[in-house]
Amino acid sequence: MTQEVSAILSNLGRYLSLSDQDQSFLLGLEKNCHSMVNKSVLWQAADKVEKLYIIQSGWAYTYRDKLDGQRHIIDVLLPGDIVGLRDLTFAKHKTTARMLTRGTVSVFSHKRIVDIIDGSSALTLSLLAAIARQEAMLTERMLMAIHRSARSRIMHFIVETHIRLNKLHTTDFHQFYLPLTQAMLGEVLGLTIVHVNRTLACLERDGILIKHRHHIEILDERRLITETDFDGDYLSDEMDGLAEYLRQMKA
Amino acid sequence: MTQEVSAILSNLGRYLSLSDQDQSFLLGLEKNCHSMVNKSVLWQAADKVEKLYIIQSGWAYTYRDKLDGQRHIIDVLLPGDIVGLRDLTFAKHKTTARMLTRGTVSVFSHKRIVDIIDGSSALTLSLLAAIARQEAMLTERMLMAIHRSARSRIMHFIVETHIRLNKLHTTDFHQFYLPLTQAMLGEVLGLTIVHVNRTLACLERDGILIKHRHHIEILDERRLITETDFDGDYLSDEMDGLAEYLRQMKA
DNA sequence: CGTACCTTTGACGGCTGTCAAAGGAAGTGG
DNA sequence: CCACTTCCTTTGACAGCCGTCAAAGGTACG
Repeated sequence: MTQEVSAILSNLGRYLSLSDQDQSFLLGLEKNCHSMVNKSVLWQAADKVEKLYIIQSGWAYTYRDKLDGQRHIIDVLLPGDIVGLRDLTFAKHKTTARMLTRGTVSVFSHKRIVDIIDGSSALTLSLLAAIARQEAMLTERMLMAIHRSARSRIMHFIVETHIRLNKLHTTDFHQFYLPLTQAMLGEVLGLTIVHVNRTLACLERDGILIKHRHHIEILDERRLITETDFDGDYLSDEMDGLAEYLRQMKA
Repeated sequence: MTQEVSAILSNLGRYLSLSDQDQSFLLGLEKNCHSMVNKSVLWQAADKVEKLYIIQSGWAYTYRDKLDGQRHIIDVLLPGDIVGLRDLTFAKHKTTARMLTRGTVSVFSHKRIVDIIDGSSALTLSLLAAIARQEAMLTERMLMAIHRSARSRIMHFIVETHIRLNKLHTTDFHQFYLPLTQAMLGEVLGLTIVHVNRTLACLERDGILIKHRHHIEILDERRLITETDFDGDYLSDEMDGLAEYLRQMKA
């Protein structure tokens, strides 16, 4: 198993077991690897859709600029994630994508996706699963934005992010890396800096968590989970029916 | 061209030109066709994911129940739409799906999607495009929910829905069918009935639009478009790069 | 003709945004 | 190594959009 060393394999390998051929195809996508400084742009709004990126290390994000000068962060992307799937089937990007930290990313042409579709049902299905997980996070975020308070939303995002990090490598729950500023947290969740700050101060006073500059410290795990009423099904890697059917079909 | 008579063909045929074989496969999915009364359930939350539905006529919607008894409508689905794509790669449904009007739907096993993936690159790519359009609507709705007023959100939803209807059959802009109650509008947009009502009353006073029980009457098209600052790119059917590449590859 | 659903209206309160300003932390260049 | 700039965090006052609660008037369907 090369799962430990290949970012994309440990992502797409979560949903199905992949053949050696599939695995080497994925490894091929990781050849063209660049190291990026913080804030470097992967693409800009209105650019033609041409490239996809696999994050090897570091964090990235995609955002939209609003008319009034605000921006809204749509995706927060971690190592193993494919950046650009959202816009894949559109002619032009609607978002801009940037690194959120320094890191390394692999670049490949979006046409390779057609090769995947043409070449491997298992990979295609995995890709669908990855897209669906990303969509599910967005759905959840929308529901949170509409029905829950700033406090709930912040807690939810922190738990969700922790769970995602934990899938990459076991992460200490009580202390984990989170490179977003308060302003960015606001841009993800649709809150003003001022209100994010007030809410974080309140969470700290209540002994639930502390946001330090580059990491989160969880003080009361239980209250965090119960008060958010967190249900992580939408992050699940399972895909019973379809995976099974594909296996039978190939046998 | 059978585009006029097959709901699914006129949907998935938008993004790519499909071979005769692809077209007949899609027609095969529409054989098992049922007529449904208003409010009938297609699936419920926690059900195993097993079936997909193509709406032949009528409207449907998917929703989630919140703890406090509220519900949130996630997708509003029109003829030609495939109901269930959101949950396709998950083991269990998180949403419930119901008819919003009476209508007819075709039912097929979610496994047919694997057959599509295995059998036709063009269909698979079309499917990806359809999923991306649905995701784009959701993204837009999230941005609206976070940054825009109730007034903006309502206007945006009405314009978006009109554009979708217009892709099915030319629809008079000044008067079109919209079977959602004010309560449901609220459940889609994350607003209370009371506030939806107040806002609609205001839009009527301002001479912009009138929501009648089952249809919308547009009074001032220009103000509706400009005030919403509507940018419909996210509904675009174009998919230049990939479609072209697939064509070349097959040639 | 009655019942259930949908729409409408009013009063009140709170969460969150806006405006404004200052204090820390970090990185840069001389 | 220090001065300077830039970015990030923190705090206060105030306002408004929208939710909550409550009740009544319309409309459709059996």
